[in-house]
Amino acid sequence: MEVRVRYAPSPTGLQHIGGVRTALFNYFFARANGGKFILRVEDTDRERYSDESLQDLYSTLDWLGIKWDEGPVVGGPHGPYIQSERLPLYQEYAKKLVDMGKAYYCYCTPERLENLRKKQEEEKSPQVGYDRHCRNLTEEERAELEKQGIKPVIRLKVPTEGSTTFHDILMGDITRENKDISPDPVLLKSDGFPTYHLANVIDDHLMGITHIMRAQEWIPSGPLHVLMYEAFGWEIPQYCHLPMVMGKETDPVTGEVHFAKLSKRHGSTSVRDFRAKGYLPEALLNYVSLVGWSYDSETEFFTREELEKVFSLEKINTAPGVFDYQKLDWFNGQYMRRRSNEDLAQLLMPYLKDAGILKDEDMDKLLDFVPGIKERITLLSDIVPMCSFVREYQVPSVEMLIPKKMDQAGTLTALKAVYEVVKQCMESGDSDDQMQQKLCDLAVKLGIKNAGVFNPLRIALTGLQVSPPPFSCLRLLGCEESYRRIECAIKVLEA
RNA sequence: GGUUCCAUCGUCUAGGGGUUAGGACGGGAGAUUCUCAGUCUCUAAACAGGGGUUCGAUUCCCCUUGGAACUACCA
Repeated sequence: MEVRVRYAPSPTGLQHIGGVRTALFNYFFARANGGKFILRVEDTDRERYSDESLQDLYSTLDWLGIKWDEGPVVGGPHGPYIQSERLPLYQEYAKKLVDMGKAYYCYCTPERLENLRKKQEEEKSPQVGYDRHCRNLTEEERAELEKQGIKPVIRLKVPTEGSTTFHDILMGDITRENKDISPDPVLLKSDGFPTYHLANVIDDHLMGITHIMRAQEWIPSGPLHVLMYEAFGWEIPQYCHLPMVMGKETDPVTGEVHFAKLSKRHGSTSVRDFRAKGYLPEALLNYVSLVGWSYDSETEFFTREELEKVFSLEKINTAPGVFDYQKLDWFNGQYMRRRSNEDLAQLLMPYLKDAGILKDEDMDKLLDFVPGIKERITLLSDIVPMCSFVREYQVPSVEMLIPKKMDQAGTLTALKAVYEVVKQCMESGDSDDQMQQKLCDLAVKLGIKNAGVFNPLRIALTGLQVSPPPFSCLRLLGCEESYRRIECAIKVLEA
């Protein structure tokens, strides 16, 4: 049978690491098994819905290079794939359940439910949740309530005895006493929209989903969903609950370490944030895939294409995993260095433009600059502080310009000589290597260390103690500005 | 509180009845280079505890402990 899996987010916020990890695992599983990856939008919460979230979903998957076989935009044989466009379907099936005596209308007001909850809390009642008040309403009572114009919800009649078991590919059998299952949860809201529980079961069935891969936070509602499949008389799909992605936080006062479901508290969680900070899609995809999954003890670099071949359920971990920002950074640096200079320059330019450091026509300069800084940045955005010297030049002090074990007079002599060499090299169009050689020769001639020629030059050009290599700076600044700055520094040393 | 799930270095993990328990990030040390990075080398660091089963358990079983998730007319 063909594998059919789905990613079914709700557009109520930006796509975050946890969600994307679920999407990735589903997608890879489908690809690795020659199956179909379906995208379904679960927009049944109209209070929290936002169009921005929906657009973010599309742009995030697009950025990561994840294409869905069926879903919004691309369509498919089981559409529509947006739940708000399937309302009649849910209503029909919910009624069917009522007709079968497996669900019932409930007329309880939100206020009554709220009071019930409060009471249960106060009494520390072991039984929490709905009290099944409307479960056994007579026809007359129902008619009376209808007449009052109360819009009812439909609740599932959860058995009060026995237990329900479902099988999880990773976890094995999971059993829950029916009395412990959420007491008669709402299936159809009073606004006619389904809740997650109803919509998800109906759609997964209708769309022929074979494997449900979702985060472990859904385990508690597994038996509930099974009850619904059974009520409808439908085949139960395979379940595979994915380990949660956690965040780590250290209490600033006590120093205690806490773990919890990854959230904004822990740092950036939305893919959009990572993207804006200058993470590369291949780095994020690679790292995220490794939280809760591994291939073997050695391999850690995977392209999307490789994961599409090599991904397997058996290698998924059962324990939750902590999202390690540092390791992501490391991956990003690695992938940064794997990109071509041209690619990188293209990716870097928007940051520099935003910062008002370069313009589009400076692309050649940037291209000259990239090789020198490629291994110095871990995020694309790192380029901005690294280039700020172009715009802001603080004339360096005498102390800054003088390298260790040298004096002012010696430095002055060196810098003057360096200036001559640099000028000559730039004018004759020497390569960095040639310039390097000539300056090293100069150092020998002057009887000083390499640092004695390179450091004053670099600091003269940037006004910074820490900066990119001098040749890169020279090229980024251009001859005119470079000469001006070197002359500035020479004046400082002459004073 | 109730229910369910989980448990190998600080973190991500490999392994699995007999191993010097392997790798990666991060940490520490050193080398290299014009600063900073980067790169290379070396290094410290783990089977939560207690019972079984077994000739032998980190590995299988049970308990304890610890952690997490769920407990909405949210998903």
